[in-house]
Amino acid sequence: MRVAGILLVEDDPSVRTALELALTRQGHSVTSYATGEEALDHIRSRRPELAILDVMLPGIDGVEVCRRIRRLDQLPVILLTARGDDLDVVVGLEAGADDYVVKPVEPRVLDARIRAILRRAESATSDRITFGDLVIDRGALKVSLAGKEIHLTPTELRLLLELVRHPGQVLNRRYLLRVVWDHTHVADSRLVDACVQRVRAKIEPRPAEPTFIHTVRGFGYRFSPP
Amino acid sequence: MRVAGILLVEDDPSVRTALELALTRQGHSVTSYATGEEALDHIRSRRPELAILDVMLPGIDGVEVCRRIRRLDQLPVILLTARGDDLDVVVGLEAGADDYVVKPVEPRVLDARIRAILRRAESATSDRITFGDLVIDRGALKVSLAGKEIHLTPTELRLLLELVRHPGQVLNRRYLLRVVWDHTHVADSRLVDACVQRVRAKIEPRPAEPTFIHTVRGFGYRFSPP
DNA sequence: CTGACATGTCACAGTTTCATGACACGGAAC
DNA sequence: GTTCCGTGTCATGAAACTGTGACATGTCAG
Repeated sequence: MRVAGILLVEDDPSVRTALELALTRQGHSVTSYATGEEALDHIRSRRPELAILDVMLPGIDGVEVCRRIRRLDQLPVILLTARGDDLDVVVGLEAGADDYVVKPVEPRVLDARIRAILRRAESATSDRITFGDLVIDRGALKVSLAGKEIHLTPTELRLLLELVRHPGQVLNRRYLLRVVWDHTHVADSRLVDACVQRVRAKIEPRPAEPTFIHTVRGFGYRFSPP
Repeated sequence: MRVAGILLVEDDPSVRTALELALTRQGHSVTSYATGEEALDHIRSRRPELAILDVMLPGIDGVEVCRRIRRLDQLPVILLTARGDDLDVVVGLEAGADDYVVKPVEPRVLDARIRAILRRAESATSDRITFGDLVIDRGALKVSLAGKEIHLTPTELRLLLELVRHPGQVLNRRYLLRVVWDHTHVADSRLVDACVQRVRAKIEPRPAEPTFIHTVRGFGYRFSPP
């Protein structure tokens, strides 16, 4: 299941808690704030994947937050409001929001709308695979673990991608040498082992008990998600 | 104002006519059909920009039409229905629809939702994009940083546009050589690097720590906003 | 338990890759 | 012709990457 970093802005604590709980239950990772100012700060540093903004906020209102977000980038935005006035909807959407949802909203419906928007926002660019905490973006050539980006060197990345291309299958050293390295290497070196170890050191929480890259003694290595 | 080729599918002639008129008034170019079968034929040949599907249709219903569209391509879809059941909404969105609108709908609201979806669906092809301080106008072929126009040479501009066309994606040198230059160049030249440096010198506040064009060692370059 | 063998670990130097700035060349503008 | 601009190439140095081998540790069979 996809896990999205969702930014929630809602000033009413009880609604905020309820929504946060509901979204978390649906598998999203949520960070919430009570004001637009805090949210705008958050966006720069934390790069959420989608923002849900209540329209009625103290200080900067949701529509204005949306406008300011749009001035910065393409972050998908859902406006949330108690008022379902036609004019409000039009104004909200013209401010750059992707959707406009009227409270109270059934969690399943909100979730479905979130997914529809993320699907659209990401279909253009992303080519990701997720294994638990591990996210591998083959288009951006980025790997992250529990939301934290991890730097892999070119060879490490090629090795990981090759393993991931055959989840659950054991790949032997000779094969890996041929595919990941150029076939000009001797077969009996510790090269593959060393590289696997380097990848493990970066993506395994406990490298001694690997959860992703497993050693199959006598044969090679196998990638299989936890 | 944008003019979209909209495909409308609605079996009730009076509703169909009314919607067609309303959308046309908003500046859209509309083609309408009474059944899903006709619509699916239309899509293959006429390549509309967005489809609005009534859910209750004779023959194949709107949700199924939506599923079949999704199997073909990314065409944005709005489902339109008299029933606003939560379950219907979830099912509709999970079928791949981008939005789910309950009739009767105010034309201005429908128009705003259409525009919101087109904006998202076409943000990759729209004329003007903003990434923080950087504004790229693909129509006018102008680039500006913090409001100040920046002069890029033709090659530099083609390179930047190519990178921006795939935000977040790593593009390798061979690809860039083929697309930005004509493929008649040797693969191992530092030409791409040099051009990237030149673009960076113009659009990056601190070229040593780029915020837009990132080097991905061993692979190529990636454009991603700060 | 012990030996044989497979795999993990580590440090480091040679190599590769890239940023940077200088420069040469050709064409367009004047 | 001269000047200016755009573009491709190159040298240089810095930084990052990676293969290697020695050694440690783990695992299995007898």
